[in-house]
This record gives sequence, structure tokens and C-alpha cells, in this order.
Amino acid sequence: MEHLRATIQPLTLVDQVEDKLLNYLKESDISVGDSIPNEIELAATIGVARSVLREALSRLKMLGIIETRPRRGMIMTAPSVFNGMKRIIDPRILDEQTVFEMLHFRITLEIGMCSDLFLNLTEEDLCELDDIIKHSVLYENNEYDPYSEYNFHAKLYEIAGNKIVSEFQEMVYPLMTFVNKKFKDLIEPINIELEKEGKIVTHKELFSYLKERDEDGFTKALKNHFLSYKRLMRSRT
Amino acid sequence: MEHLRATIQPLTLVDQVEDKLLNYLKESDISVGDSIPNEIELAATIGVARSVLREALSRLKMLGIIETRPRRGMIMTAPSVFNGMKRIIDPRILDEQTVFEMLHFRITLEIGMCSDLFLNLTEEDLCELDDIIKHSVLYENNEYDPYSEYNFHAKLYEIAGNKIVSEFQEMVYPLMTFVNKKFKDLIEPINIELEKEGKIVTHKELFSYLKERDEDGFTKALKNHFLSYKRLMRSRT
DNA sequence: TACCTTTATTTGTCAGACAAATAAGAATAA
DNA sequence: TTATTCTTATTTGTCTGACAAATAAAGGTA
Repeated sequence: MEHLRATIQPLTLVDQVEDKLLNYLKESDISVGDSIPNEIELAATIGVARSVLREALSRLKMLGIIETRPRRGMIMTAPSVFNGMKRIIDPRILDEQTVFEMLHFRITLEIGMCSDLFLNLTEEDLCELDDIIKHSVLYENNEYDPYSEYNFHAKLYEIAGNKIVSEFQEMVYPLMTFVNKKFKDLIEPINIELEKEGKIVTHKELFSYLKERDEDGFTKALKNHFLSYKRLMRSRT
Repeated sequence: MEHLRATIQPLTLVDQVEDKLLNYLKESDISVGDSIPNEIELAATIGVARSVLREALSRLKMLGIIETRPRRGMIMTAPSVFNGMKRIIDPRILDEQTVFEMLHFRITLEIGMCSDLFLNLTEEDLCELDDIIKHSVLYENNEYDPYSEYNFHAKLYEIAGNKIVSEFQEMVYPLMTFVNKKFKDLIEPINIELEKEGKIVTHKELFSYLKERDEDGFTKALKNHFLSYKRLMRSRT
């Protein structure tokens, strides 16, 4: 019962005002760049104290829906979709299951990206990837040095060409690093197992599929490349 | 020049306090369920007025990192990753390019999801999908009635089994509906074109691949199923 | 020991005040 | 008239103080 009570968060005035402002921005003709009535006017119109209004406005500012130019008023702006999410993607805030689901999310995305990859791939892209691989160091435990590990995948996202997807990967990446460290002892035996099965896929191999424009081969190899994470996740649920 | 000035948002006290609070929550030992010092104490510690502190706290409440039980204090909570994003995923707020990139994002995800789909697929799932298709209506322009269109894809996500991914699809779905309506006149000729090329893929066909457990066939068919959106997007950039 | 009363605590809300910097308008000089 | 300087009004950012309301804790009573 106590647990139920906790989930029923009473709607404060600030919550209501936030909702009203959002609806106002969505339903009125105000578009990006247009100015918004000043705080005193808004507070009077809605019928709340300025402090309450400001708490609601503060939320919208964080999301990037509005911007204030001090002493000149507020305007509506085009938000980046991840403004809110950025602040909470952190293993110290999210619970373990959520972290794993975010990893899974990212892997799913990267696999789904393959067709776009081959659609856009240029010779210059291949050169850049080759460079990244040449400068990389592959440790004994089949892990790359952090920089090239990141750069290689980031480049794949860049080629696929969706900025928001790239931004997502950038945001989620630290979770992978975290999991790598925290579950090192679980990942290593999995990698040994995979090695025996011949399912360890290096960046070099992925690159050769790209070079030969073998989409199916690449996709399958990429799936194997993520196998250690998938097995780890399976073992933790 | 003026344009540059606008992008340099000065860091207000509220922004700084928000940052400090986030770091505090991340770096201290406080975990989900634990209580947080009260407002007066926090304000005094940080050295700002309670109003400023409350604006920062208000943001964290919106993200779901903290919760307040009126007159009993604040506790740290486990946020849903989309609390912030939910509020801005709306075609009336996002610009056209962002809307298209979000659609592309979703399609990428659904394609990447195929292997999980076949990993988890049960006979009961097949029955449910069959039911959805049987109750659906396919119009002349190769579109389904909105309910079964949604239910079919939502069920695929459910089978794939990642809750966050499902939540994402649910959130982004309205953007598809919006694009369908707004670009009706552009989509129809594309569909006619696709019909001639024999690349129109119905839910029924997708279902038959599922039933036969043909992952490659299904994946290719799903890619074709989204071709009209991909061509539309290509024509708008 | 069980029940009732009182008190302290803490968030939610309101009101008012002032600084600072800009933009607009007014005044002045060329 | 034109260009420059000065003045004023506007608006956000920040601070202070106040009170209601409801809970939890403490104290008192049967």
C-alpha cells in the first residue's frame, strides 16, 4: 500500500503550468524564433505566482524548447531531442537492467543500420576506416584500445548518415565502457568460449566485408561482433 | 553576428545548480530510494536562494531523478529514460528534418530487431499476429487501418522483448501518422511506383515469413515494407 | 499498553523587491 | 537634417520573507 502511495505523485501547480505551456506552444501558431509573452504577463494569464511559472519555464529551457535572452524576452527554439536524456544516461543513476537494455538498444540500431551503410559508403570512408584500424591496438583479451574502439564504430554511424542516431550512439557509449569494466570477469570467459567457436570478429574482418561490398557478410559478422554483449546480457536476466 | 550571440546562452545560477545537483547525485553514495537533504539545507550549502534551488530541482523532478513527498522530504528515484523526450516528440515542435530522422531512427531499429524477433518468437505470438491481421482492413492505397497498422508493429516490438525499445516506438509512432497525412500526395505516387516494381509488402506476407521462421526473407521483406518512407525521405533532403 | 493531542518539520505557493543590461526614445551637437 | 550621446523603460535573474497544509514525532492521558 505504501508503495502505491509513492507512485501517485500529486499534480502540483508547476506540473499543471508546464502542461499548459507545452500545449500552448504546440497548439498556437508560435513557431521557432517567435517571441513568447513575458513572465509577468504569462503568470497573470495563467493565474499563478511568477515563481511557479518560472519553475515550469525552467523545465522547458532545459529541454531546449524555449530560450531567454536576459532583459529581452523569451523565444521558442528547436530542441535537440536528447537534451533531457543526456542528463540521466549514467550508470550511477540508471539501474542495471536499464543499462543493459540501453546497450541492447544501441546494438540493435547498429545492426539495423547496415543497409544505409552500404548505400552511402565511399572510397574515402574506406580509407578513413583503414586508418583507424591501422592505428589501433588489439589486446590479448580481444579488446581494442578505447580510442580506436570508439572511433571505428562512430565512423560507421557517421557513414550511415543519420545525425540523431549518431548523437544517440555518442550518448550511450559510456555505458558500454562501464559494462566492460564492471563485468570484465564475466566477459573474458565468454570471449574464450567465442574464440573456440570461431566467432570472434575483429574490426579488420568487418572492414574487409565493407571493402568487398558484401552487405550480408558484414551484417552477420557485426552480429557476431556483438555476441559477447548479448551473451552477457542473457546471463544477467 | 547577431545569430552567434543568440547561441551563447549565459550560464545562469540555475544551470550551475542543476549541474551541481546532478554531479552530487552521481558522485555521492546516494542510491534509489535514499532521501536527499531538504531544500533549505541544500540552498544554504550551495549558497543560493531557495527559489533558484527550486528551479533546478524542478528540472530534476521532470526527468524523474528525484521525487518529493510533500512535507516529508525528497528521495532519489530511478528515472524512465524518455521522461524528457516524451514532451518534445511532436511535429508541431520539431522541424521537418528532425521528424524524418526520427522516422529513419525507428525504421533502423525495427530492422535491427529481426534477429531478436526470431529468437523469441512463440506459437502464441504467431496466433496473436494472425488475429491482428485478420481484423485489419487494407485500403486501396495499400495502407492499413490505423489500429491494426499500429498493433502489428507494436506486437513485433513486444516479441523482440526490449521494453525501452518498445517505449521508444510508442513515443515516435505519432510522427509516422503525421507524416502519412502531411505527405499523402507524395506517398501515393511512390506506392504506385513500388507496386509496379512488385515491392509492396503486406503484413500478411511478413507474417508468412515469421511462420516459416525465415529470418533472412523476413528481414528483406521488412526493408521493402519501409521503402515508401525511405524514398519519401530521400526526396525531401 | 493503547489512544489521543500537541508540536515541529518541510514542501508548495505567494508577494515583493532590486540589480543589470538592453532597447527605445529623447536630447544634444555638428 | 543627421549623427551622437544621454535618459528611461523593460524584462529576466536573483534574493528575502511569509504562510498554509499535512505529515511524523513527541508528549500526555486513560
